[in-house]
Parts: sequence; structure tokens; C-alpha cells
Amino acid sequence: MLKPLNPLFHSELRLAVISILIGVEEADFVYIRNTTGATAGNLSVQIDKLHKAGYIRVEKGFNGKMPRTICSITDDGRRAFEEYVETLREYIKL
Amino acid sequence: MLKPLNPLFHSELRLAVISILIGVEEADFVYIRNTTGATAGNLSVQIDKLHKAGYIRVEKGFNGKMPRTICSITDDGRRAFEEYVETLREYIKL
DNA sequence: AAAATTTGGTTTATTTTATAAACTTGTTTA
DNA sequence: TAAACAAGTTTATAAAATAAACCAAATTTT
Repeated sequence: MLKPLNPLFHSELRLAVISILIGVEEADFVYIRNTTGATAGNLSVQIDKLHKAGYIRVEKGFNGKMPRTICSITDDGRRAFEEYVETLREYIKL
Repeated sequence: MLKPLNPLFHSELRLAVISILIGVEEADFVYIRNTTGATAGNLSVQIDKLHKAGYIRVEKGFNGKMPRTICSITDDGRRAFEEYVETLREYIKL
């Protein structure tokens, strides 16, 4: 019997966000929005979900005078994501 | 920029269904229900979506007197699924 | 130096999707 | 022959994704 897929990762946009954060130290809101092509609203909501789950860190600061939101993956997030990927592999077994 | 994920495959239950069908000649409704653990209603809906998309074949017959629904993946389905998996790999790149 | 526009978001509303509950048709079994 | 069961389908509800509307501050335009 297949294990359930962590629904927090099994979403196109959240998966794209994690895909970015997994490979870098940190990334800001605008960069993530640009590289995913998501709307700001959608991205804001999905980042919030990942944050509330403890999978990413979200730090609000300023770049000069402009607001800047920096995201990074947490250890918990990394662990949970790896587990998700392993589970996923059982589905796609390829 | 990441390619979009075919939403017909990017669903836990439909993914589980395809995961079963990819490895066998055919499988019937009850078998799929048992091995996925899905409710009959949910399964019926998801099978219908895959069928309407042309990704699976659905043949209704009888096993003695009892109705029997047999499913199998189509060539189109196989192709589309492989493409989905390739796209997915770009997200999880691991 | 106001007014208009842009930036970097958040909040709320709408649409879509997934899931469960209820129902149908026919079959066994008590 | 009535109750329980099997194999699904249909419809209603819950949850999720997405978009639209909004806000505050900064920048640019006239």
C-alpha cells in the first residue's frame, strides 16, 4: 500500500518554491516570483503555508528603503522534502 | 522557468492509479480500490477523469453476474505520464 | 511639489479540485 | 422474501489553488 504524499509539497507552486530553496542559501520574494512566474498573491499564500508548517524561514527586512522578504529552507523542511521525494518515487517507480 | 505539471497526473489518487496500471496489462476497479485504499466514489470520479483525458481504457463487463470494470493504460496515457515524470524530475532534481 | 506610477507585498473572493456521503442496481444469503 | 452485500455512480461538501482587489511606501513624471 502506497504511503500518502505530504500535501504541503504536493502542489505545483509550493514544489517550485522548494525546488528553488533547496539549492540555495536563501532567495527573496521577488526572485521566487520571477523564476516561478507565479502571481504575488498566490506566492504569498503558498509561502505562508510552508512557513506555518515550519518548512521554511521567512525574514522581513529592507533593501535600502524597499521591503524585502527573504526565504530559506529549514532543516525540518529539508528532511520532510526528502521524505516526500522518496514516497513520490514509489509512485513513479522509474 | 519550470514547465507546468500535467494536473491530471499531479493528484495523489490518480497518480496511484497510474502507478498500478503502468506495471500491468490491466486491473479491475475492485483491485485498484483495494490496493489504493480509496473510497469507491472517489475512485470512480478519478478514473473517469483519466478516461475522459484518453489516458486509460475502461471496459465494463461481468464476472459471472457481477459487474466488473477493467482499466488499462493507453499509449497516450503512457506517453503523457512519462512526460509528467520528466517534468517532475526537474522540480525534485534529486 | 503634486499627481501618477511602480514596487513589494497582503487580504479576500472566486474557481477548481478532491473527497465523502448518499444513492442505485442488482445479487446473495438467512 | 426481506435483509445484507457488491460494484459502482451521482451529488454534495470540504479543501485547495488561484486571481482579483487592495494597501503602504517609494519612485518617477509633469
